[in-house]
Amino acid sequence: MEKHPVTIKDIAKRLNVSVSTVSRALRNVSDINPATKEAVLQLAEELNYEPNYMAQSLVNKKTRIIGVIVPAIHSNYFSEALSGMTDVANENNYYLMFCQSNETFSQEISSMKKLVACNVDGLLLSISKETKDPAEFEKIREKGTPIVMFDRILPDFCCNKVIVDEYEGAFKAVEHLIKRGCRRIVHIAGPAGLSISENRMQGYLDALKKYKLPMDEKLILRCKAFEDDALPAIKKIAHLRPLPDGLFAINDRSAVLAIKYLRSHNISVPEAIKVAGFNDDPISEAVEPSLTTVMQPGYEVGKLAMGILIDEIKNKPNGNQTIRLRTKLIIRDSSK
Amino acid sequence: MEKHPVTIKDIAKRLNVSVSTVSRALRNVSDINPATKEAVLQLAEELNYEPNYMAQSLVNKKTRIIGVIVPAIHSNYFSEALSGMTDVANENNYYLMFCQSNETFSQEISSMKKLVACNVDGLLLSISKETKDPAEFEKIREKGTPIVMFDRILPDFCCNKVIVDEYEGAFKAVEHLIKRGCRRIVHIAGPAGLSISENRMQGYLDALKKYKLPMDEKLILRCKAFEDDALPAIKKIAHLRPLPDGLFAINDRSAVLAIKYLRSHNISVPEAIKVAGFNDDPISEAVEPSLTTVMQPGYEVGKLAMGILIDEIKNKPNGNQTIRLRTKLIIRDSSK
DNA sequence: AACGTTTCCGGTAACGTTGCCGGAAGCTCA
DNA sequence: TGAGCTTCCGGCAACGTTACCGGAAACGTT
Repeated sequence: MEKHPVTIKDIAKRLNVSVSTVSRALRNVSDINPATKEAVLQLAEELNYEPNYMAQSLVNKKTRIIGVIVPAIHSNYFSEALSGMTDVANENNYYLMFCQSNETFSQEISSMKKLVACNVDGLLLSISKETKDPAEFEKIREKGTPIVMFDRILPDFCCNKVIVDEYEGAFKAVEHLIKRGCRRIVHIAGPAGLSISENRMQGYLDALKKYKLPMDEKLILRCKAFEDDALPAIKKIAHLRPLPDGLFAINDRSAVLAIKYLRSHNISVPEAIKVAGFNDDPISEAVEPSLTTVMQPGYEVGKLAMGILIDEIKNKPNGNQTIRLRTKLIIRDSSK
Repeated sequence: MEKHPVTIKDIAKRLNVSVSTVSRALRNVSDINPATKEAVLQLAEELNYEPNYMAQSLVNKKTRIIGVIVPAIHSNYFSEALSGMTDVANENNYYLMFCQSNETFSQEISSMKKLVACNVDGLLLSISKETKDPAEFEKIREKGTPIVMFDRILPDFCCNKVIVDEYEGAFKAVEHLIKRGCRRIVHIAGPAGLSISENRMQGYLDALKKYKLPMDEKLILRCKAFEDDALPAIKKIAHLRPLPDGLFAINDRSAVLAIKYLRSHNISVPEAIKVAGFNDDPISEAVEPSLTTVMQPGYEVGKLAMGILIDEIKNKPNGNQTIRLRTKLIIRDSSK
């Protein structure tokens, strides 16, 4: 028990060869007699040899670890993305080290520093809602650690980015509401300054413009935070006069809250107000009436972002491209 | 650009002292002149020195990395648990390395081997639905890597475990249905052999027994897989005669599917059949009628499991305790 | 038979850190 | 004033691996 794990030295000693020979045999390089190689491999198998990861990465300066930071894993979208990432990481023999920022800038930075201190080969990042300043990220990049941002990005920061085409998704959703007859469409918007908030808002605005509907500031209701903080905004809806006939929410949770609220105030959905959300969370199918929404391919975003990062690690091109994945409008009963 | 990261040697050279001195200064141990210590710390700060993680863990044989394997991160419950784990890991200066088994035994084992090869200090594990045999886990434990299982456990495997009291949760849910007048209660059960399936089933059975209701094999509908595979089982419900008046599902997704199915077949919920689920997923609140369910504290499970593991890493007691967290019955409209 | 070439292997240094040992200087005290 | 103690520091080995160099042996060529 408790005996030390078997090393390359143990094998060398037992076989009466040098450690370099064992190392060569194990690493499948040339300059090795097939017979001795066979012997080494066999003994390694027998002794259940596992190369020491730390030692390897100490000498070749690669850890094969990818650091991932998301605002909150507890979110359908991010867990989908993480799922895609782990699958790709696994296929490519990379490890995935995970942190969450809990939507705060301070935790984001401290996580990032920890990951960098851990010598991660690359960083996958979706920023918190507080994050505005790319200065800290610059430092990291200067050290040579590639960064790929996904979903919540800093547009001005130079790195590869993978996002979904939120603008187009929002545009399609609002256009759909308009085509179904809505003329006064409320928008429940996200925190200002965040790329996803701005993009979705712009899609909303441009759809109005295309169909020559007036933009009314009073119809744009900002939420300070994400997720459950939409209620104050929602409560304003019932007091708007004239009553709006459509609602486009930044995410499904807000949309569902809105549906529940409206219905409890005897405002019928979809008859009086048609509603569309964003995300295609499981709740969108469960709610009554089922929610028209914009599906974003979270799993695909994760896969793609990880793929691009690994590619960048291998080939060091230091890119600055933005890849936009298409969304899909899922039409359900809330806009009937 | 591209210059190598600053090491302890660089500091030593600039200060004309030895590396050991720098190391001592940095590590805050005795045997060091306050003045030189100050100088070292200051220069380290100035040069932005970060200790090389790999080198450190190579010598002291601790990585401060915890490996986590779950069946699928894309699940509300597991992402909650993971969230708790990361938060505790962060507080204690541990890193979290993440893998998913995608519900297969093979991926579970290969992930585990990778994590162990990576010298993780400990392992947090929730097994796949295929996993029956603890042999591989034994090997790991023999190497001295502590394991804590959570949620989906192997009861016979000797290690600390953190689960929710599924039995009690199921019992309470079924008891609640009975008290609301149900006499023929269907159970949508999970894959056989999995601890959570068995425990919830037992709670169901014992609640029936307590209230002297007959157990009817035809009312127990097994699903082969989790999540979305419940539909074949659900479709049988409408054909049961006499029609059941209650339904307890192994999870909320199945319960929601059932509600949708029943209602589309003009079987009213809760009037004709009252329904209860398990998990308290967000969908349970969204669905119409809102779903009575059993809340399990996923975040708490994650926190606790990580805490226990870290404790075990520090103190090496090699425990074999099972901690059960209480569930909470959330009564909503589906059982009115 | 002498020379060049290939095949295979061992030795050594290095990666960045810590732990241990020994020793020089300065101090205290009889 | 020298013995003993404390304070502080440098040197060396080690962790497990890879990279590089040089060389012995075997082989082939003329």
